[in-house]
Formats: sequence, structure tokens, C-alpha cells
Amino acid sequence: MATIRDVARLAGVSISTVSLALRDASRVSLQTQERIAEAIRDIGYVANPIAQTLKSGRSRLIGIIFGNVTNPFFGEILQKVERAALERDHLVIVSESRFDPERELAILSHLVGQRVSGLILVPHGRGERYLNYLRRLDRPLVTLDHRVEGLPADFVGSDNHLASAMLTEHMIRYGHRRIAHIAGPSGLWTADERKRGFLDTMATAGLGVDDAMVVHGDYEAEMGYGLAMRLLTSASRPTAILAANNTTALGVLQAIDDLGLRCPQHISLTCIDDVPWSKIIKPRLTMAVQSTSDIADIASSWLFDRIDQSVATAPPPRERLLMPKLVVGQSCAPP
Amino acid sequence: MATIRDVARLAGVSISTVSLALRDASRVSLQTQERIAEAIRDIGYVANPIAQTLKSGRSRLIGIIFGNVTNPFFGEILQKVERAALERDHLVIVSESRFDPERELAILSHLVGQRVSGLILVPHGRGERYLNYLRRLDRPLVTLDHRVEGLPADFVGSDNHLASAMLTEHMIRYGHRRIAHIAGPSGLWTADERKRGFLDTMATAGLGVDDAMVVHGDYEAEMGYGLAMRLLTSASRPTAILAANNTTALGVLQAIDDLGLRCPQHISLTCIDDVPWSKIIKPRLTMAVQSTSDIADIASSWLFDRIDQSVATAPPPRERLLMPKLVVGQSCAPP
DNA sequence: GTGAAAGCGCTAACAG
DNA sequence: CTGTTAGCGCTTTCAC
Repeated sequence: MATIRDVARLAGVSISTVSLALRDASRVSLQTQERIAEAIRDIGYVANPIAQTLKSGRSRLIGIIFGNVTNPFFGEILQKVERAALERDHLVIVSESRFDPERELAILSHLVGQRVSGLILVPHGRGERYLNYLRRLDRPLVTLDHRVEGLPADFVGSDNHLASAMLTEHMIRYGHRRIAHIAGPSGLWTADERKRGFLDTMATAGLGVDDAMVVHGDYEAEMGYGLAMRLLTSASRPTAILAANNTTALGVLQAIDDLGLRCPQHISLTCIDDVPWSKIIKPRLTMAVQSTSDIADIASSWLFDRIDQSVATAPPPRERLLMPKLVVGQSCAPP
Repeated sequence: MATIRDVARLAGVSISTVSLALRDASRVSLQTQERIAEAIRDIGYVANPIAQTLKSGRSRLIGIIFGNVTNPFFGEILQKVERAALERDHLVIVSESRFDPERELAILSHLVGQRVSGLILVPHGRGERYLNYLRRLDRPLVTLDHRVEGLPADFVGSDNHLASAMLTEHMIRYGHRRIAHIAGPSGLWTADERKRGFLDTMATAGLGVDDAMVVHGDYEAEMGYGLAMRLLTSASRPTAILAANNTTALGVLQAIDDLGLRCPQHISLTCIDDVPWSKIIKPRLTMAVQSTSDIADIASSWLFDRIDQSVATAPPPRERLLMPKLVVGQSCAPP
């Protein structure tokens, strides 16, 4: 591969002149500019980004860490982020924390080792050690989905409390009184917010919630299936279920089907997040959807803002809660 | 960040000794080893991978390029590849060609610029220029899904001809004679193979295929929808459809539904590839599924084989066609 | 306007 | 067994 030396030799100038011409042509005479340009063209010179990174401490790479890359959300976000990155000549390193904070931190180290110029993270940890680690990262950081208290980083997510509240309200309006909630993992910000949204709305409506009616899953289909099975075969089965997320809802749907029940005739179901291929799944689910596309746009624009800015002029951490949209399907009916 | 200098100073040895100790401890005295180890621990030294890359010309990064990262297949493959990579201390750069060969080559340049140690590629180009470019890459390369004739790279894919043949056979056995095929983009290896599988099987069964019964889509749902609409509203509509891939099938299903038809009562449908959440979609589709998981395993193990080997001892390009499995659902019935 | 020289952090001959 | 030295390819003062 041709180096800046080769260009310099061919153009009959020093390498520092070539380097200068490359980043501030105005400070080099027109003649020299042309000779250099020609030499570059002739030998097909491309600057070695590794050498630049070694010098500057910043690579043209950004890192993105998700809990699970098979979640359909992920693909959509990655797609938009990757496009935004490529426009700015950056590549994207993708990694999966598997929801494990230790793993997450280990990956972050690797990423910082590669001198990434910025990070997008769906954080899954908490506690002082975790926070301290993130605070020391010293790279532009945008967090997604889960809000971490006390972290000086940008955050983009949606109003999870509202999402639950809308759906709960919707089911109550149909006349349901025994509504169950299959929550996400306790301790996760989104899961806690969604649960609060459910409980608050039930309380406001003057409806009590049995302990047995709130169970904790892990945002995965299999667990959703198991928990739904238990709920639906219990003596006092609910007439409606609020599933904490899309994949959980699919598990629930499967359980309903396997039990020979019908939705919405025997049981109403709503969930937060869109479901892949939701238009084809019968019945169409009533859900509170967040705009992945908006999340990805905001995240990448904020990230590149910070990457372009010097640390000095960097704005304080920003936060944005997007409003979920209620999409009414055919998965709810009177009890 | 601590450098090897700091370690050397603290341990009271030269930096070359530290470097040596780091990669071949046996050539350093036990005492020195310990002093160095201690120093490393004390200041939390981690070698700067960028400097190593500059020296060696190889980074601990691998690149993977897909046509479209929102395809559910992609997430599963990425997941396995990323795990295999992380075990070997490699990170994964992910990029999307959007099925555009030019874009694909541009991304490859970037990736090679980053001195990736290996590449996994779903190739979408053809022609001499394209081939030459790939041949000059000079990095371990594993191609997936689409086989490119004349490319000296490993290839893992499935037997697309067989997949189509099995499904076509299946529909013929139900008594269908007017079967339509919504193919993928003409010129793509998988699409051509699938079409051949369909046509060959029809021919063998002595069934003619109207030109109108073979239409070309783009492997995307929307196009599948449009083409299915056209087929299903034509005067001589088919009694069964073979969709070239999963997302196309979902588009077809949607079209069937929107027309007020029922599958399989009015129209039978089969497709190649698994469908996300296929268990929940009604009717369960009859499909020929390929094991993404096997593909990913083979691809990553082959890739890391080559990465670990010197170029000299590298084996010639390997090829592997996995056998698709017929999964019978409820989407077929007699015409 | 252009060039010489130092240095980013590491590796690998080559001496000793 | 350990240290000296010369780069990998680029950027960036600082002179001229």
C-alpha cells in the first residue's frame, strides 16, 4: 500500500508538505497542490487510518452495545446509525452485552482500546462501580432505552410509564378489572417504569391489584410463555394481560393458543413495543409503540455532535423522552 | 493511559524486555517476569492495540457486510459471529451494502483500511471488476449465502435448488398444477438457484409454467405484497405460490388477507427461509429452512482458522452447501 | 510556502 | 537474559 512517503517522493516534496496539503490545501502553493494531487491519483494513495489513530488517539470507529442483537429493534437502530456513521466516514463496531453488566464493561474497555470516537450504549448495569467506570470512559456517550440515574451521558428513550398507562387505561375502559402484568426484569429502568405505569393507572381507577397479578419475566418470549401459562391456568385467571414488551407478548399469544383459548374472546392482551410483522399476526395486537427510527436519529445526531465538538464546548448531557403511540388492534374485548 | 514505557520504568527494565515478557515469558528470567507483572498490575497497563496494529498491519477487528441488517437472519448470524470473535479477543465491525456492489466495495476498502484481520461477506456483485477487487483484498474472506463463481474465498450457504424443489414437489403432491413463483432479483445466485429448483421440478413433473407465473421481486415484503396482489387478481390466478424468501412470503400473506382470501383454503403458500415468529403466524407456513446457526458456526470457525494460519499454510477455498429442512405447516391444501 | 525532526506506542532484529 | 535501535505511517511544531 502506498504511503505518504511515496506520494512525497513522486511529487518531489517532503512528507510534511503532503500532509499539510491534505488537511489545509490553502497553505500550499497551487503548483505543489496539483503535483501532490496527481501523485496521489497515480499511486492510489489512501491515508492509513491506523497511523492517524495512533497519533490522534481517535479512530473513525464508533461502538454500539446492545443487550441482544437479535431483537428486531436492534436491526433498525443499527441500520440508521450505520448510515449516519458512514456518511461521516465512520464504521460501526457492534457488540452484545447479553444483559450482563460485567460483559458490558469488558466490551467497553475493548472499544475504548480501539480508540472509538464515540459510543452508543443500552446500559444494563447499576451501582457505584458501574457508574464510575462509565464516567471515566472519556468518550462521547449516548445511552438508549434504559435511563441510568447519575450518569453524565446523553439519553434517548421513551416514556415507559405513559406507555403502560395508556394500555392499562385502554383495557380498563373495556371493563376489565382483573388485569395482569407480565413485567420485565425488576431493577431495569424500563421495566420498573412500565410496572409503575400499570400500577398507578390501576390505583387511579380504584382497582386493586393482587400480588399474583404482577409477575416478573425477562423480556424474552420463552419466559412470557411460561408466565402466561401459569396465569391462565390459575384458579383466578385474569381477563386481560399487559405484556411488558413485544417478545413477551408473542410468548403470551403462543400460550393462549396452546391452551385452546382465543384472544380477544377469552382474554385480552396488550403490549409495549411494536411486534415484528405485527400486521400479519392475528389478532392484531393493541400496543404502545415507540419510534425506533426517531430514537436512532436522535442518538446518532447527538453522538456525532459530540464527536465533532471539542470537549470544551460540549453541551451538558441531554435527555429526550419520546411519546409512545397507542396502536389499537383487535386484541382487546370486554371480559 | 499507561504505556509500555511506564511499565518498563516501574519494573526497572527496558521496554523491549517488557514487550518480550508479554509475548514469550519463557525468554525472560523469573525475577524480571514478576517485577514486570507487578508493574503491569500496579498501573493497570493494557497494550495499545492501535500501536500493535500499526506495527503488524492486522487489527483485532473483523468485518461483516450484509445486504440488509434488519433481516432477521442477520441478527442470528451476527450474534454467533460476535461471540466467536469475542472469545478470540476480536471485535466485529458491521456494515450494510444495501445490495449495492459499489457500496459493498467502498465499505470493503474502509474495512481493509482499518486492517481488519478477516472478513465475512454476503456478496452482491459480479463481473470482472468486482471479482478483481475482491481477489486483491488480501485478507481471509468467507462468503455467505450467495456463491460467487471464480472467487477464491470460502463459501457457506445452502442448497437453494433443493429447497425450492422440495417445496414445489410438496405443492405438486397436493394436486396443484398452476403454481406461481415469486422469485428474488434475477442474477443473484440464491434467487437463480431457487428459480431453477422450481422450474426443474415443474418440468420433471410434466407441468408447464406460464411466463406470467414466474415474477421477479427483490426479496422484500413490500414487493412481495405487490406481486402477490397482481398474481391473485389476475384472470388466471395460481392455486399455489412459492415465495422466494421469508419476507416475500409475509408480503404475500398480507396480500392474501387484504383480498379477503384465506390460506390454505383459497391459495396455498410455501417459502424458503424461516419466518420470524413463524410459530405465531397463522397459518403456520410450510417452508424450507436453513440453519442460520450452522452457517454462522461454520463461517466463523473457517474465518478464524484462516486468521490463525499463516498465509503459506492456508488451505484452498472451501465450500459447504447445507441441506435445507422441510418444515410442514398448514399453508398448503388441495386446490 | 516548505522541510527537518520529534513522537504517538509497540515490535523485532541485532548486539552484548 | 537484556538493552539498543530502527522502524510502522502519520501529524505537528518549529525553523528557514
